[in-house]
Amino acid sequence: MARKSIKKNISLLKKNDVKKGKKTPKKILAKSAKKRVPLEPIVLQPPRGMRDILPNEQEYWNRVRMVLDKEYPKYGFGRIDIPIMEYANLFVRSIGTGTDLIDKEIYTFVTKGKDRVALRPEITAGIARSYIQHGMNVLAKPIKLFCVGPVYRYDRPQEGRYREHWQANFDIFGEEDSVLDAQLIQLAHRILGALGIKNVQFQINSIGCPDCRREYIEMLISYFESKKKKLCKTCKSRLKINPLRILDCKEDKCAQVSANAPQTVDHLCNSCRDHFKSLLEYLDELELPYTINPQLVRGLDYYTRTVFEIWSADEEGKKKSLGGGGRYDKLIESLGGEPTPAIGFALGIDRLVLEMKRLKAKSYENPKPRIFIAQLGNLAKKKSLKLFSDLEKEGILIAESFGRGSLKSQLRTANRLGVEMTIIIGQKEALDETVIIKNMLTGTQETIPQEKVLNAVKKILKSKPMIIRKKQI
RNA sequence: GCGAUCAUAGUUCAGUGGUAGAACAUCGGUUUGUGGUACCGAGUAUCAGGGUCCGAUUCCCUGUGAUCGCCCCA
Repeated sequence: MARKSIKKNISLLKKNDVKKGKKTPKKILAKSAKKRVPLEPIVLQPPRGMRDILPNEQEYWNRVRMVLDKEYPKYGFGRIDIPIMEYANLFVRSIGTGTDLIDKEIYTFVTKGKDRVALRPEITAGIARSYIQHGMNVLAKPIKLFCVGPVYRYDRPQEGRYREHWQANFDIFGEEDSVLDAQLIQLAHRILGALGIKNVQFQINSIGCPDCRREYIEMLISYFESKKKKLCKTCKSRLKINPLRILDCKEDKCAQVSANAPQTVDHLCNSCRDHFKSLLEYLDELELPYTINPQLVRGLDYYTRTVFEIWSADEEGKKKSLGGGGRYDKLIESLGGEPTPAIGFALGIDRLVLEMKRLKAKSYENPKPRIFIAQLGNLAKKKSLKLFSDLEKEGILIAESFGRGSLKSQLRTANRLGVEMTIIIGQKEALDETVIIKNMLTGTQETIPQEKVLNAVKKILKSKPMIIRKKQI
């Protein structure tokens, strides 16, 4: 019955929503109590663009989590967790209007208490808020914060693009020196390397500080104004809202115009140029490959100076962004904190997993049990339950299928799990205080007293694991 | 936000204007308490709504969802 009614329910619910408007739970309850109107059907599917990450996929997610947990302390990061919701203003002010993230993709709503809140479309804004709120500026600098969690963007779902996706986010506060930029990029390299994700490209650019950027943008506007006719529709509007983003446009005609546009790197002020130059020197010193991409701007307003993106190319040469970041030296100040230079980057975990699968990279599998307990009869079941917990206390992983009655089906399960030994306790054994130990490889079995079970199990576990998939009697 | 393709069982796919099929998976059985193979059996599906029609899972429209491209990004 399951599937049919699920799908029916989805459309029923949607139909009801559209035709009758949404009902509050109170009203529904009151109404159904009086008239016994059936409750609204439950939609057994998450909202669009959201998904479950099922156990089989967790092998990859575990691997990512393990690598992250291993790497972030090495570089001196402290873990921080922040809410997935903030006041909407925080994002609007930090990311900036005119960006796609704010104009099109943010989930905002008003709570019962009339607060205008938003699901975070990225993590850094919340981290910056937390930094100011908790006065972290008094801590020894630099302050390095690591955060993992879901972010939300109301975007059109596609492969590797979800409305809820996970990011691993690294931020460093309180140092202006580009050596930090280099170190952060090195960290990104290390993480990708540890995950077995090779052939990634680091695209780097510097968009300067607000001072040199202001001059640059003026120059850019006058350049694009002169070529306005050749630009696409969106870019014409970008010219007024966010001219930097024209450089990013993938439309052929815009790209052609952009190719001859003044480049940020050529119009940096002295200190910004030095900053960028020394970053490149550090990267060379670390032997980290990179590509300077003068077209690279980024979708968030708060960036200054260094910006970078991490791309991977698949078989067809299609480029996918695995992560990105940059410096945001003015953000803390603009949010009301004391002037604090900062830099950060984020990796998209969903995309890392996708990439690992594509490259057949190593995943992390949970340990597999090598011993199975089979039981027959009520008394034996009780004894087995006890034996299971006794062995578990010794740190021994045991498989079982206590809910089943027949020995045959239990052994079939044991066989399928590929265990090396099955402990069988039947009515007779339970009374005699013995167990049968069956070697699943040879099929031979012997009866031993219960108190010797632990030793027998340990002996098996000391030997090398054997892969047993089929009956081999 | 725009465009294209698609929607049948848990999964992968057949098929038909009149009774819906396979494979794999799941569960059970093939004589007492023993795995594999083989054999037998069981359960589960036409995304939703409307239209045409005697009759629609099939044809048409709308909605929803998925995939892909644009856009954007992680």
